[in-house]
Amino acid sequence: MTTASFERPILTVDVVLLALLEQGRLHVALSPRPSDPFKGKLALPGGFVHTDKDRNTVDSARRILADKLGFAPSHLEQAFTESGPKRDPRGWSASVVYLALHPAAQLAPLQADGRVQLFDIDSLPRLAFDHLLLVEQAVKRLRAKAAYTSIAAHLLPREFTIPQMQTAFEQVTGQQVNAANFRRKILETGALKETRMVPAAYRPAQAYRLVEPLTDFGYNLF
Amino acid sequence: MTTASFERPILTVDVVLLALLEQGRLHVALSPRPSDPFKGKLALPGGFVHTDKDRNTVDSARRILADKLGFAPSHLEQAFTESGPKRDPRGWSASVVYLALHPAAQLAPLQADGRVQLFDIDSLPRLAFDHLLLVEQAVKRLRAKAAYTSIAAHLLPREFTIPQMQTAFEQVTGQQVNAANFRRKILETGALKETRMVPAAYRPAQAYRLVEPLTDFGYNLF
DNA sequence: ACAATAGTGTCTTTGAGACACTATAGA
DNA sequence: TCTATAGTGTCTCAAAGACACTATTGT
Repeated sequence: MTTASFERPILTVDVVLLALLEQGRLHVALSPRPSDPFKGKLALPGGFVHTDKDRNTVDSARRILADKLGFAPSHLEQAFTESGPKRDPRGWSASVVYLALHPAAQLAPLQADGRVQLFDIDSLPRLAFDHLLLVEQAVKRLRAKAAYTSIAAHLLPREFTIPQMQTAFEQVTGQQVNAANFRRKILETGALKETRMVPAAYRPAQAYRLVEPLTDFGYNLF
Repeated sequence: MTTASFERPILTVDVVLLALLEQGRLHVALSPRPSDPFKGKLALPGGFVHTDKDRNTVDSARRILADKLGFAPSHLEQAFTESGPKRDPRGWSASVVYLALHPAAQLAPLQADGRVQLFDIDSLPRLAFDHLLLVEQAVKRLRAKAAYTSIAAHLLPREFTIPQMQTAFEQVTGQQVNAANFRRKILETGALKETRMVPAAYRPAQAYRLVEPLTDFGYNLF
């Protein structure tokens, strides 16, 4: 290997933080960039990996969310790494993209005090860098995974009813499923643990919480 | 954001190149490192991203395989990115790991002239860096994907028979499947295109090739 | 009492898997 | 003609989906 005439690339982490707003549509968290490049343009929460503190890139993602938004998402997973010479005007860069999910309710305060803005993923404004592409790819991954795992439950409060979960599932995947069959399959997986009864619109409903890690359904739900 | 007292991390690409040897076991391509760190130790083909030539990290992966092994794999996909301060003694590093698959036959010459050594993934020697972990994770991903896509076909020659494909599938997943049902399901997907008849052990068999991109089965094959 | 949602029981239909069978070669 | 492998046809059974029904609340 010849010694090189190339610079070290930039390494960043970007987080595609998604929430399901009341109207039931997926929204992504964006904030205007505080500085150049793309000063003032909307962008994903992201930043450089801090080699002095971060033990790895998930750590970076958590630190960035804590610093910029002041909270820890209920689900965070690595999605993919995007790279190239042109995606950041500062130079050749690679960005490790994380997919984060969180209940919408807890995002409202952040939105109120202007730390983030939530945008419907189907009508995004122009974004800084290649962040539009990053959002699209992350959403695609969520939709795929929602079809055969309990991942969509992370968009709900920690306690939720089965009809709520079904709604979240349907809104993420865009597919309708039969309520009786959804209930049967999801309970069979053992992904849920009963908690308490909660008042619902009419008849009260049994609430559940996720029983730790992502469980997959028998296979696909449709 | 305070201006930072941290260095840019190292960015590398490592390739987990897998092949199915005649005996039917998965093997990974390794070579002794030509220089420090870990000089002489076995490692995955990998190297720095060259910001002067690579248009992205897949490009880096292809360049590395071309330079070090002199060939282009029949399948190459990004798997995940591993990172941390200790995995490379030169400093905080991130490695984008690619999964590559290739027919074993074409690897034999490289093995003959010493460019690579192929090791059974179930009895690996000590490896440089965290490469053992990288291999394990990449193999796990292959096994998962083999269950519901045609990915395992990339371990076969470009033209192959259905019984051959079944064998590859079974060796990768470790699951036995019924020949008649395997044939039916794989043909239903439209993943295969007939080519010509080839002599087999006794009755000659119809050969097929993959009809480009990864197709997924109805769902899981078992 | 009625409307609205939660939750159950059951029938039908589909598809996965088992398996017996036919087809075509080499020995 | 026998054996080994390629490839087909069909039956069974379990699971997915459809759907009618009961249960429990608010209004």
